[in-house]
Amino acid sequence: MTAAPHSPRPASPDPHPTAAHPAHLHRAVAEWYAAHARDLPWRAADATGWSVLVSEVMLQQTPVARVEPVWRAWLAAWPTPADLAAAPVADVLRAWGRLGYPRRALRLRDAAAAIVAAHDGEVPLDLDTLRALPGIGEYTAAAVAAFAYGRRAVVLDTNVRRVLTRVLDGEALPAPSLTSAERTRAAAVLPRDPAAAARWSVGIMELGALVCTARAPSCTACPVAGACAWRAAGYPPDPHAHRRRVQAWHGTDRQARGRLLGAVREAGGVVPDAVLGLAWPEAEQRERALATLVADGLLVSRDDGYALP
DNA sequence: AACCCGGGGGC
DNA sequence: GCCCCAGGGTT
Repeated sequence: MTAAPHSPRPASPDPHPTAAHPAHLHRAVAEWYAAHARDLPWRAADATGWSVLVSEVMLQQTPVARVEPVWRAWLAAWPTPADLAAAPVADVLRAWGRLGYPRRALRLRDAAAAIVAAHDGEVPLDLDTLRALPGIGEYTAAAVAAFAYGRRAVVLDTNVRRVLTRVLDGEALPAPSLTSAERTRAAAVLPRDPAAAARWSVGIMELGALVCTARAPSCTACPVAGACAWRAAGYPPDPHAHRRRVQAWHGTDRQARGRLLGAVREAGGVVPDAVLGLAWPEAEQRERALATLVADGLLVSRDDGYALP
């Protein structure tokens, strides 16, 4: 359940109602973004398709603050896809560090190899070609096409979904999974001009990240508060709350995998079984986790222990 | 559609 | 303690 923002101001009759016309929203978000956007390195003028692609993969389910230092080190070590494609997996996993979901690091390296093998070492511009790369789904393909290359693409991440749901649907949060109706609507409100579309997408994402946040939105700082259906309706609670399931963590295979991989990552060379037994004492779950880590290509089994590939 | 996959920080 | 975070792949 999302808490209503402080000092809600339910629908008082507005003498100058600001309809949620796309053109108004586009202008308001663009002006807000120009004044308030964070100065993130992958938005710099010298950003490349590769630097943007790396940022987008790292940002999948990982907050900006944790990505930024790893992104800097990563681009310094592997400034082109060819550099990453040639890197040892062990180096790649260590550089990924504690960003989480380490299979992303393997897929990024595989994507780099595909870019070298099939695209002459250049990150593709085309949405479908991007989408075919390992670890690049609908969101990431659109983000790279739009943010790196200025192409018109429907960028629909958790921030965009939340802002559009609030402003246009009047609901607190979007449905647990992305619907086709949402995608159609997001396409309908996307500016026609490619550059304007990219500005809109990055602007509404930033608005969701900084102002229209999931927990405690700052509606007094929002450039489209006057056009927001959720605000106008008095901030009704999340209609999907009963369907949201929190993923368990303590004692799960995911925690076991993370701890075991972490133990090997932070060590050098082969980590003996006895040491891994200390990292995760429950034997059956430990062995299962190690087996899946090997199957995923994140670990290799050695005589009496495990190592990074 | 449902499930699996990390880790940290804000509240 | 709970929830959220620029999602993607597999079944």
